[in-house]
Amino acid sequence: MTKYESIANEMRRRIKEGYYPIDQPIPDELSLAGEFGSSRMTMRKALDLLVSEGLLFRKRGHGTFIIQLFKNQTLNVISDESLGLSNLVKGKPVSSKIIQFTIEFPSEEVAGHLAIGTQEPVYHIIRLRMVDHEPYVMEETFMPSNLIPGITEDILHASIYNYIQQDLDLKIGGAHRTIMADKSTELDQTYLGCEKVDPILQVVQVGFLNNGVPFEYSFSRHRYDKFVFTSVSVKK
Amino acid sequence: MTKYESIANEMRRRIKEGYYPIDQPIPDELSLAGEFGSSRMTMRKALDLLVSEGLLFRKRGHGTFIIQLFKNQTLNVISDESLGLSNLVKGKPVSSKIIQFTIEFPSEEVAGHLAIGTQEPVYHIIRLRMVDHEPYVMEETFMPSNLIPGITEDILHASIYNYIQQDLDLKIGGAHRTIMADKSTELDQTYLGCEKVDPILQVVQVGFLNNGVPFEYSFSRHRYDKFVFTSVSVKK
DNA sequence: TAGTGGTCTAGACCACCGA
DNA sequence: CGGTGGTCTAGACCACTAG
Repeated sequence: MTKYESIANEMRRRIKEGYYPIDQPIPDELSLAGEFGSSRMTMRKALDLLVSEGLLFRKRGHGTFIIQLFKNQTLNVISDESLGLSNLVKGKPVSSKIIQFTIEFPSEEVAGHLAIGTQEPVYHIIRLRMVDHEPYVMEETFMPSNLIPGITEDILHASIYNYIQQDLDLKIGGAHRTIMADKSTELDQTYLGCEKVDPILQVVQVGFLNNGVPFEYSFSRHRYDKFVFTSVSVKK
Repeated sequence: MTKYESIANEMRRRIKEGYYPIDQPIPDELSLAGEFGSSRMTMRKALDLLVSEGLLFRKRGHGTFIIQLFKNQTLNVISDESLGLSNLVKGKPVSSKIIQFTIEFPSEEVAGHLAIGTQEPVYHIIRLRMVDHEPYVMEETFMPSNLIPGITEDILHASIYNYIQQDLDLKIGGAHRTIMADKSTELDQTYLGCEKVDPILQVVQVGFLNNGVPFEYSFSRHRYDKFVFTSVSVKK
């Protein structure tokens, strides 16, 4: 735990508990730095975190203010920071039904997104992910088998992400995502149990490792009545 | 233009032009700082920008690497940084058909998201946004009329965002967004010209000003075949 | 061990804002 | 004008990784 993280935690707690009046600026950066025994730069770094979380906003020449939040979610939220279904629905049991698990040569399109050649084999995995034994997501994944060796059905029943991080000891760097709406296909209707007219929330994702190498090109098709995607953007 | 911004611009240019080998780390921060005549902290701030854009990634104890990007978009992209349709489809003519424009007292739900009381009047606006004279988005917007006074039909035909920023001289701070898929309603079918089975990509947005005050609660319903939403997330 | 990024300091000057 | 956040400096030490 770094100093700026622990300062940020304390400030987050204070803000959520109403320690600071909501209609006034919080104390200025130099005063806060003094209170926390840090330099101003470190204090700023802590506040930067809260700004990027959408909790605070700054106004040059005026001060730093609390943003009044909104929150009333009953749906599952795919935030722009979460990776992997297991982290998404903490506490609930996640299981998977394997619909397809093959190794094949990738198409031009798949190879392109994974930055490999079409001669380099990839896993082609289709899984139905279930939460609380209820179907939630249909997931089609392509992964280079040279990069992520040793995938088995056991792993697919659990979590690929845990395998990559814990067993292979690789580190995940992040992801590029595209979110779109789509019509449901027969596959969706069969496995997700949705009606013909039900739309699908699809997330196309290219995940890359710590070293910038793409390791995953995937299509996640979510029931439209069970998932939303959220995003906070703050202007500079 | 700050120093770190101009450094970031130069580095972005170099990376995109292949100035640095893609399979090696770029020069270390101290060397780059020397080359650009800046302190290491400033150099880091420039690189931070590129990391947050998904262009670079860092590996402690090893170096800073280039991420191989993917991009082949033919659709309109709602990025997690853009605000307002006008900025989204630059160059193309944007027009609006006004379907409803009233002032009313907000429901509990609307008042809650705008952080006002139910006695404080709001505009209730429904517009069909057109790009190149083709229907693209149905937009329902609630805005406190005390906060954003003087809205007229002329403004609605153009851009509310420009009015807020240029005429009222207010500054937009950012937005919280929720992206979801939905079935199309009769209204969608009538105005967007989509079929009954066509899904909708809906973006629910609470926009807030510079001072953290929410000014807009809106529902944008996009044709599923014309829009996607993108997001880049990078782990720390 | 040598080299990298991650954090932190104690200042400084500037840009913007309200009174 | 005084006070705020925005940027910038020239160092320092620590944590991690490779050879």
